[in-house]
Amino acid sequence: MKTRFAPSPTGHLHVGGARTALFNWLAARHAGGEFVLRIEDTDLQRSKPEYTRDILSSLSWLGLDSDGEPVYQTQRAEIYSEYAGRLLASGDAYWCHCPQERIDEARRLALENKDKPRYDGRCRDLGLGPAPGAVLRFKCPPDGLTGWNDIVKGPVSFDNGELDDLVIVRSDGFPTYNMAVVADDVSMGITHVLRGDDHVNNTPRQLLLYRALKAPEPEFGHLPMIMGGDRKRLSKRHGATSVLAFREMGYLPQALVNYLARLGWSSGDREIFTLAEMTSLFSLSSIGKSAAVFNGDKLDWLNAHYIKETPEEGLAELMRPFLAGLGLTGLDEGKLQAAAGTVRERGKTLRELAEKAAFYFRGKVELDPKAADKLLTEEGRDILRGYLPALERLPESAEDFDALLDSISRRRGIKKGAAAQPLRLALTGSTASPGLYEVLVILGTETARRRIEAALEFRA
RNA sequence: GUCCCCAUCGUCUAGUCUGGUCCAGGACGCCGGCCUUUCACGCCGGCAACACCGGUUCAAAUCCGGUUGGGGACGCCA
Repeated sequence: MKTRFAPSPTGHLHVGGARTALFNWLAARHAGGEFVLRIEDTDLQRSKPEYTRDILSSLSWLGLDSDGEPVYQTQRAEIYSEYAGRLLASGDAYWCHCPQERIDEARRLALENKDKPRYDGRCRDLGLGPAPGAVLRFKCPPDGLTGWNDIVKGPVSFDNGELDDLVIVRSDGFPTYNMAVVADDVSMGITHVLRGDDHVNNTPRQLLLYRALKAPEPEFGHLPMIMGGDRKRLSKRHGATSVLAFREMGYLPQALVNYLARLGWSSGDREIFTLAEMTSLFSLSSIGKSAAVFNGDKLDWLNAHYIKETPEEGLAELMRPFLAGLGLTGLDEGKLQAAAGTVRERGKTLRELAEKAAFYFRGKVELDPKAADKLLTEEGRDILRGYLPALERLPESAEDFDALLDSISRRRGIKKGAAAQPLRLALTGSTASPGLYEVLVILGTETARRRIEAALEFRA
């Protein structure tokens, strides 16, 4: 088995493309076959090298390694002219001299009459030769059926009468998409073509090219689209869709890959898979055929899951860039790891974790004004003051600290929570934080004292 | 408009091929509870779906037909 992912570098790699890549990768790796990358950069106007770099780094971030160097279509001109030449020689293609304006006008008219726009075949039997501005068209059979057994959809077929004589070589000499894809897939020995649903209607045209070329046909599988909450095709309108944007938001590649895999594929009731587990469980026959809505909540849940599984050391390193984004750099490794351990179960993204851990590293904490208003009353300040002598030394253990809270709350006839909150606010600036004992250990007595004093001096 | 495809909880899905074990299972989210120094985590419980109509059959989420709804495609873009 040999599969390929063939993006065109006209934009960032988005989640739909990433899923296509993933399924191709899984199919190949499961079967012990090959997975190759082909950059379809024949659209000279819109293709940009920066997008190629974006695609490459997205795939490597996701862990989808390809075999061999990526192939670039712009470097394969000879191959395309060879295949086009074969079609011309066999009488399956012909030169068309129709002016662009006439074609455009015909399309406009057809659409106006609510017809399917199709080339009328004017040059088909004229036996024209090449000329400046001429294009090469494929001679589509006027009748009959072209069909295939789709890996995900089952039998699909089109009436050849629906197809027209498509352009295979443009007037600038470059092949069009359908020509290039077929020439590449044939010459690269691709056995399974897994691509988006939006290519279904290209398939009969490509099949006809394979047949005219007398080339072995690959298996085709068309993956259902990924849609936004409004059930429209996923696009920028739905917020972030590029793979790298998810990285910047603090998602782990394992989470995104796991989520994408479950969009259209399943293995019983199982939800959590590593790439390796998916690889062994993967099967083309268990790909679903209905479109799926991209739902960030489930991705968040998976991300939280993988964050919880990441050991402190690793998590600390992953959090660093996000902390740096908050202006916190050069952080002590031990302290960062300890901090990471305390926020690990309190956020869904690395970014959230960084935000929740930031208080450990700031010179002074900014008190949440609402909470300060509520907690730094006369009684609150009194409670806070009481911690000063008690915390000259670090409590021996979490139990020790708990005993301290117990005694304060009992003495004052308040709940433990009420005894803890003023301290929490002073130490962390917020009413929600990791356990106070952990916080104290990481901050140390000196910092704790300073923060308590700062809170005591706080004036709204 | 024409052609192609799709249709199970709000969402992702199992079950559909090989009808009965499904008054439909899991997960996310949501709601309630427990745990608890806060927030989380965790645990327990709950709400929630076979688009509709007809047919075949002793029996249909599962098979057939139609309707409706949704998506995609209709370029010298890929």
